[in-house]
Amino acid sequence: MPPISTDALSAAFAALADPTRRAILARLAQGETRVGELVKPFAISGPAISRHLRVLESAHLIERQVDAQWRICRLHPPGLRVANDWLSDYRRFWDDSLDRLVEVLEHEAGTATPLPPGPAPATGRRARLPSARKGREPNSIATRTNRKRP
Amino acid sequence: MPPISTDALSAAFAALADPTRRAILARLAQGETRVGELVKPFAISGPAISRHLRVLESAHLIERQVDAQWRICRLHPPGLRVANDWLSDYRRFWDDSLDRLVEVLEHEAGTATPLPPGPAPATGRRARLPSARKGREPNSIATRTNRKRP
DNA sequence: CATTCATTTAACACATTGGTTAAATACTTA
DNA sequence: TAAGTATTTAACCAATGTGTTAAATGAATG
Repeated sequence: MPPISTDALSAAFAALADPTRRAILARLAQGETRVGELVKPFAISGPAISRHLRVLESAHLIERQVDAQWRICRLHPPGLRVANDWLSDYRRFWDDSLDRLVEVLEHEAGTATPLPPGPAPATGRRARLPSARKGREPNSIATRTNRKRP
Repeated sequence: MPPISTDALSAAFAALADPTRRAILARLAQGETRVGELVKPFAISGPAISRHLRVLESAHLIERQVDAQWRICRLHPPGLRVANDWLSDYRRFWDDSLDRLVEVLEHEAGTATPLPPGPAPATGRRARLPSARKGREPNSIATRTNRKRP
């Protein structure tokens, strides 16, 4: 049976999985352009780029504006954000600097320095999951043998 | 001609594009387990999961440790990080809180409060790209017509 | 109004993916 | 050593993805 779900997240990641499409996004990060400009840097045909753009658009990563015979393409940030937000949930597995940053903010909260407006930073200690790395960083897999079944 | 490049980033995003694989990663975020445990929640066969795991492993998103007849699977944070880091480059397009955060740190840098160890926050003003959103949030595309060619 | 430019759609080829079931492999236990 | 458990590999199939070239569409220009 084929997979039924093509949710937003799957579409976004699938769109990002192609280097040509990532290059297109990188180009659009410098500013919006017409399709013709997006074709130039690549060795592939116009129709191929057109389809990449359709994939990016239906993944909500870009949007297209019709301007006479041109289609102006630009980034659509919310689409990129959903992918980023999903990955952010895993940040605690590799990044400790956030903890340090929050320490700064917590220290600030205790002084007279006012915080800028916006969402208040969380104050509670973030939980370290049981299996989260504790000073171990294995790149190769050790083979454990001769263990009895529990 | 088929695409030649299967760089790390493409492999990571392609692996993340499947909801089953994301569910596996979510499960592993709670702690490492054997393959058998990963099969249970899904309606698909063991071999299917085995292949998903192979995809995740060759994308460097998980690692497997041989333990007798079991394969212990766990997250491989650096792999997730490369995907996150790529997306982070686009954060400025949707997120303003980073700017506010850096303002706090910059303010701190001017006082006696010492910063915690780690990568120093950038001090320069971040550039706002020409096309970056200025209070506009269109979900539909307006049609611009009857414009002369420049 | 015919031509040209920008882009998309159509039709095709071929590789990859994701599922299946059956068989192979590897290890533990009786 | 035989039997059982855990997992992977093999062979197959349907669906999807990515490229191509040729044709269609839509708008501006001469």
